Amino acid sequence: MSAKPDGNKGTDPDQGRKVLDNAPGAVWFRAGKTSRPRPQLSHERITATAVELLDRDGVRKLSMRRLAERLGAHATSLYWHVATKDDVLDLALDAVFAELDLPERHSASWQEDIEAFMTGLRSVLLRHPWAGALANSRPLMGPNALRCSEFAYTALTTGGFEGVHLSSAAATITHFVIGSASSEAVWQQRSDEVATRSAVDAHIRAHIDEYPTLAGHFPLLEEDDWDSHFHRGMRLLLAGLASPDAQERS
Amino acid sequence: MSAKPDGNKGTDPDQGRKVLDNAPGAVWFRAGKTSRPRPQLSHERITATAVELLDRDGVRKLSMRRLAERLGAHATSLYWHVATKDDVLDLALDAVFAELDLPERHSASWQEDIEAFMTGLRSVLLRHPWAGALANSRPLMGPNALRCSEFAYTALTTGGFEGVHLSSAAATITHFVIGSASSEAVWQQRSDEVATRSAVDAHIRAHIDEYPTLAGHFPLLEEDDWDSHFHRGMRLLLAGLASPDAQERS
DNA sequence: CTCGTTCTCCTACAGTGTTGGATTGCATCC
DNA sequence: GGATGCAATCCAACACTGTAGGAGAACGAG
Repeated sequence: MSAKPDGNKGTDPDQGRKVLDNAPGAVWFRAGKTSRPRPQLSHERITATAVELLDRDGVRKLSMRRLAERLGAHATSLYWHVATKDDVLDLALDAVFAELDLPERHSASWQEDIEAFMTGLRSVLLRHPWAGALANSRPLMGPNALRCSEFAYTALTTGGFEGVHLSSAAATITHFVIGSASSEAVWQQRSDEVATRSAVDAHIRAHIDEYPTLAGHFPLLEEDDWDSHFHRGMRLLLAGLASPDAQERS
Repeated sequence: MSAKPDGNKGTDPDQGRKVLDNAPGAVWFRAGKTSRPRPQLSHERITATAVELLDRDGVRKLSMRRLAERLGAHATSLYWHVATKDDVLDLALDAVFAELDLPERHSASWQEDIEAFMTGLRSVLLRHPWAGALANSRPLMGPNALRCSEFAYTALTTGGFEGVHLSSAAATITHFVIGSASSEAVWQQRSDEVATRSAVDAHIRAHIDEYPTLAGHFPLLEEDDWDSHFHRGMRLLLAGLASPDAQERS
């Protein structure tokens, strides 16, 4: 029938299912009357598979067709559960925020809470290197992202922040974590490709007269001190939060 | 010959140029023997036009064909000057950094320099709303971006920062500016589309039991206080930079 | 004039997001 | 049982994308 060399993969899941269901003895595999073989696609499965593919191949290689193929379905079937590809990305991004498990009850010091929030958020963003850049290009309004924000807001509230100062402090914290995580992710996947680091170093040192200060301090990023790099920035932020200016003046 | 309805636009720039060049009296338009009518495409023109299109239609609508059409050329001609579309984006992004004009000589107080750097960078990023998100998804290694970094580095150096603390402070500053600018850009272009803000408010207030603190403080972003929002975060950062912890401890 | 260089164009390919309608599977009611 | 209705999937197609290979035009040099 279909002359197209459609089947790249030898496994056609649909046909396979049909044959199995109608074969003699297949009753035992059907697991009872009430089990419908149909609902293979669901919000959860789509989200989970999208995260899996994003982790493996990055955000540019994620297409509806690949996602559908991985799910054993066809691309257009996704559009029954999802309005557009952006929806998939939103779902996947929010699923990342779901991985950040925050303590039910806040600890004694709000600084510790904020620190736990920042390091935790950073680690889940590094676990999914595509997430950081994505979080900067769309509003974070998923339920899990809101839950994370709520945690930071309450922690800062017990720290004495109110009104506009509260939201400014929370935003500043989030921007730092997302920015540092995404830049770390970018640099690490670039250094995987080729010896980019040495090329960058050479380029900067070639124009050492234009960027004298930069040239002297840049190779520091070569060492794998991303962790301490992040912690220094975090302490800087916490020091700013501790200063009286942050809460008093307009 | 070509049955294809190829010519969507009535203006075929190539034919038009040919006719003009060979028409009688066209000498006056040719501006002398040495001027070649050929070099219409150049690095600078490509970059400038890309920025223009990005400003107008956003990053998703920028395609090589549209860019080429705007330049009066064909898409594949771009690939002589540019290896890939990412190159175009890199060039455009660096052109944005070029718009940030920094004082030749640093002012008396390094805090003022840093403040000027942050507000200036923010304003150019807001002038090109696509730039913020883009800056988070690729390394900033263009000459103009490096020049900006150099400025911040030297300012922080006179502020007493050295070695790892210097780069950490600079990175923290940059992450904040880029993050806040891109989130502002995202929210402003979303609020243009539909009445998203009220929808978001309603959604949060609907789950007010899950996000009690958030629900009370979120509508603050409805007011157009993005400027003061940014300035509060900036003061918070500057307070952190002023704290002794930032430079002393490891 | 020919040659080589530089730049632009044509053709083409594989792949993209997304739409409208046809088709299947299932539950329910007559 | 058969018919109806709904939910979910599939099929075919469209306009469009980034990009490769090579042909072709304009130019300067020999």
